Amino acid sequence: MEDVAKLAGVNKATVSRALKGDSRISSATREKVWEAARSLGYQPDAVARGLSSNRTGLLGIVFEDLTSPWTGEFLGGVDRVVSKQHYSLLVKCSGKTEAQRLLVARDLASRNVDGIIWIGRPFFPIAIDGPLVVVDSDPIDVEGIHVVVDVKRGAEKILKIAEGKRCEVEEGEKSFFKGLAPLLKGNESLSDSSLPFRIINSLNLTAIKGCQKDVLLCGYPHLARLLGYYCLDWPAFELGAVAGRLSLNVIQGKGVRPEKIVVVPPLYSPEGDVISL
Amino acid sequence: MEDVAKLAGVNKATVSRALKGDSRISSATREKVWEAARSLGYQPDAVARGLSSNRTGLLGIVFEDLTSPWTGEFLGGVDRVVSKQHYSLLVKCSGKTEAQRLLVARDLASRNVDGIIWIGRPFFPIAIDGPLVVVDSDPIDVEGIHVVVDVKRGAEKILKIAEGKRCEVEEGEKSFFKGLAPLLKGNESLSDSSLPFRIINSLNLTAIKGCQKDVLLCGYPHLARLLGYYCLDWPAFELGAVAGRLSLNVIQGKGVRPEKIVVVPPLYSPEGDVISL
DNA sequence: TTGTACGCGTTATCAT
DNA sequence: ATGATAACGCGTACAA
Repeated sequence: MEDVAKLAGVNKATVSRALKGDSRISSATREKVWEAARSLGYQPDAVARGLSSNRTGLLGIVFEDLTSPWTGEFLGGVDRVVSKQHYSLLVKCSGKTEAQRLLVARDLASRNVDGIIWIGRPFFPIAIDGPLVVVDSDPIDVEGIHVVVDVKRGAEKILKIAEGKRCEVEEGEKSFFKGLAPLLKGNESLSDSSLPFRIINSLNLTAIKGCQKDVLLCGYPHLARLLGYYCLDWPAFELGAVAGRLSLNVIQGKGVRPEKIVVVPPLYSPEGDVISL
Repeated sequence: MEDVAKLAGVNKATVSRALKGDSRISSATREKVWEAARSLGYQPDAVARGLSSNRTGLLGIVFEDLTSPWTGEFLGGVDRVVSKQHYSLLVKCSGKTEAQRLLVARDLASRNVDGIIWIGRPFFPIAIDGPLVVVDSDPIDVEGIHVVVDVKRGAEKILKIAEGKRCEVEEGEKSFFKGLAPLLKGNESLSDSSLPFRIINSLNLTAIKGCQKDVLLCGYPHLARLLGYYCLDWPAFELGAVAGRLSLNVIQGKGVRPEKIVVVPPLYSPEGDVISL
């Protein structure tokens, strides 16, 4: 920056302002600075900028389990919204224990991220400065903006469709639709904490006990279409986009910033159409 | 840090050294400092540390398309390896054009990441300081460590299994196994640039034209097992772990750092077993 | 073994 | 509209 300043015959401060597009800089000076910066191949150091301005341009995104099939879609949704504004994604895995969560929260705090998107139940015994957007199926008692995936209404949709259809339902302690278990990854089980399972688990299975054959798959719409099943989807891309947009709104102090947004999982027909209630 | 130093009755420098585990600090002093830091809830600022030490503890991971189903698995593999060493993942989307790639490369450089893992063909007209690990199906003329997914040998496996089996093969301009297309996401097509497709595309389809019924799915082993198909997998988690390990080895100057590592995609039987040639 | 002082690259503040 | 300078919080060479 010093070099650019010298070459352009101005002060460091002027370089900083010119490159950032400060409106108080004369267009003549701005041109000089841009030209000098270009010819020297200069570009600002994001780390130093972060230290000085206290804004890192980093968005922390926390998953409970990184290896879920929808992780990429969620990230794509966030990235689509925030990359245009030059924010980058710092991806972390929270794990299932509170100790691990604490570690992650600490790291994000120490890295001075401008905002946090936390999928699942977060853990914040420590102070966080930026906005916190929580994505979960249940709103909980944590300060922040909550993106709630309304599994109840998803369940209602399924029940409505299920009438007159035949479904297989396993009757174990934790009942779930047959046809879902084989789709899980080898080291993955239908645990309480996985988000897709919370959808499954919240369904009123009793109401569709009579069904015998048609299976409703959750979270794999293209597979469902291939097999000719109905499908309650986990709208990961949309959730990511919504969470990203909300974070930006808070950071930049504009746009809407509600306390809570409800997203209802879409139900797809075997033909791939969205069914609205 | 100043506060911690005061409370412990030592100098800032001593605090820095004590917390980092410098061996020259007496254990008595170290205890004092740790206690003071704990009681004040102090922890070092990663940004300032990055500026001063020129090491950010950040690993840049670049995907061509974030929304792929295996993005999460890959990230999980990297995270598993590097999170123990307190590295964090900075995830970026390169897009398909060179202009976009350049932007991403610039951003990573400006952020001073300690290393870069680039999935697909990278673009580096600018100088990069840390190690570069390229994950792709073809080794290309780019400086760095290359993790090569050997699709040719994957194809050989399939051909061997395909003998005597019946398969459906579409004969369009871009032939591929039936059963794969319906599994793609709605906005996704079997394009040349997608990695799974490069596997498909490299198969010698002519050799199995005679087949009529059994379909070999690529990249969805659990689905394949459910449906009773053979499956050539895209070992995303393993690739991530390998790439992460290689990056760390270079950064920390220890362990192996070959110029090239070849990974052969595993072939799963309908029962879910790995078939070795 | 510990303290002092400077440097890291940028932005904010105040002055001009 | 621009310049000068003090932070920002930490690492570290050097001195003690």
